[in-house]
Amino acid sequence: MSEHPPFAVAVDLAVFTIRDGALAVLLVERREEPFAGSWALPGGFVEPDEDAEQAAWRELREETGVERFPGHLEQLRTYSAPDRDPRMRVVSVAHVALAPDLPEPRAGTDAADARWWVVDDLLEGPDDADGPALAFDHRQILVDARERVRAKLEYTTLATEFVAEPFTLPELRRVYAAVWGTPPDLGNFRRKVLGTDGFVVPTDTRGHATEAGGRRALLYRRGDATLISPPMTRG
Amino acid sequence: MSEHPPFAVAVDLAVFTIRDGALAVLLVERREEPFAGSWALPGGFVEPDEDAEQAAWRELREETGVERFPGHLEQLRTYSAPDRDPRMRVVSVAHVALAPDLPEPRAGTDAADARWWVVDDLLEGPDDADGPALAFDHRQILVDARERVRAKLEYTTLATEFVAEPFTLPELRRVYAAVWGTPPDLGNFRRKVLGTDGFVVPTDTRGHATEAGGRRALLYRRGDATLISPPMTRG
DNA sequence: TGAATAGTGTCTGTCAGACAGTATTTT
DNA sequence: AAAATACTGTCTGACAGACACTATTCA
Repeated sequence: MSEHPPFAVAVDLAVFTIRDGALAVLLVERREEPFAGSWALPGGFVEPDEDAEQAAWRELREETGVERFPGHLEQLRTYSAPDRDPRMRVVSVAHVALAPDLPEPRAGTDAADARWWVVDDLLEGPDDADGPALAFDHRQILVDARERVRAKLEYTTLATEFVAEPFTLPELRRVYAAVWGTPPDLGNFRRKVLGTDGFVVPTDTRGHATEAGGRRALLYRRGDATLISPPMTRG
Repeated sequence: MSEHPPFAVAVDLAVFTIRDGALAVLLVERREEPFAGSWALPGGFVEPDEDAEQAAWRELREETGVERFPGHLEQLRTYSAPDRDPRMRVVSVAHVALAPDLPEPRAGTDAADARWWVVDDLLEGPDDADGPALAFDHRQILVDARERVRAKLEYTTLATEFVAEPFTLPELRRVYAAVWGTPPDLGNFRRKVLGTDGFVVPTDTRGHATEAGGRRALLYRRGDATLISPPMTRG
């Protein structure tokens, strides 16, 4: 009666960052079949002595080449369609990670290549115009992951994980602009961020000026708060 | 390099309903080791030809004895600590289900007994006063599941899944009272529900009176809306 | 009539949306 | 000075919190 057929358990990662004002995700080019030559989310199998989150952290370090990953990681959901991997039964616990601009990744052992892709190039456009089709069900995972990030920017302070400390409010606003596709109103954004206790804490120094001129923005660090209540509203 | 150690993959279910004005969850008493005699969330192993959600629906039917389950089911999260099951490596994809008052369950084949428990009796109290300790990591799953339901009542119309159609607004309000622990203000609740397009649709009939007297409430059915925006706020 | 339950109306404060205006910096 | 960027102030409408009041039903 109580059977338990064997499965492989994997983790997949949607690692997001902001590059040139756009939301970008890390993809690897697969070296092995199936989907050799296709682009996929980084990931790998869970080892016998670790849980899914530990496996995700390990893969994150391996795939980004960053030993002390500076961002945020959380479980997204589990994908378990019986035919999602043609080789065998693989259940994947997908995760979402956020980080400030990371170095250009190197290809790991399993990957022929690794690079950042602008998410809109992968998901938008008439026929996914500018981006490759993704391996497995990774397009769906990416869609779900982006929606999770969009939603969490509304009611958490997670946006600060996308910027390196110290940061300016215009930088933080550009995070919202990139993730939501449209920038929040300048004045209202400042009112909300500064009015939410513990969202950011001011320093007494100002940032560098750009080459084009303009006032130098005040620098901030992340505060203790994790929730925004009532939420910041999307568009 | 690319190893994939074998795991068992299970689903566990936190099935909630409202009983006597309190949030209740379905538990089964385990017949087999480990944790024989303990109470646990219903669940079972995923079969080779089904995904986790299908397995959850199947277990739901088997454990509640209800063929056409009238409620809502969604994935919660995956629990994968290496030692969460002493027998072997089991990864569990936990789900949350909601339903209007269901019949008293019968014990299934794997369960010595099955019954509804008031959630507060399991999770609150100085030392979980009135309820048994739960098997495996099911206490944590139950905590997470309750928080998911509490949160989703804020920004979705999910509360209507807890009542059988047709229903009255006072009934619906008692759902919020049970889940949140405190009833929303009467007038504000009505204003919000009736002001949210598609939350409920009125019928032209009124409900039965109670034995104690009182005005007979108008009956409603579920509407098409799934989101409440801006959200209903928790006390 | 009184108790119990259902339903309506209204005042007030908070906060988001919109947008106009001021300040600082580089070329 | 002009352009570019950072920052402040204010008007308005939507809406939640709080709570008083009215309506219907049964004993």
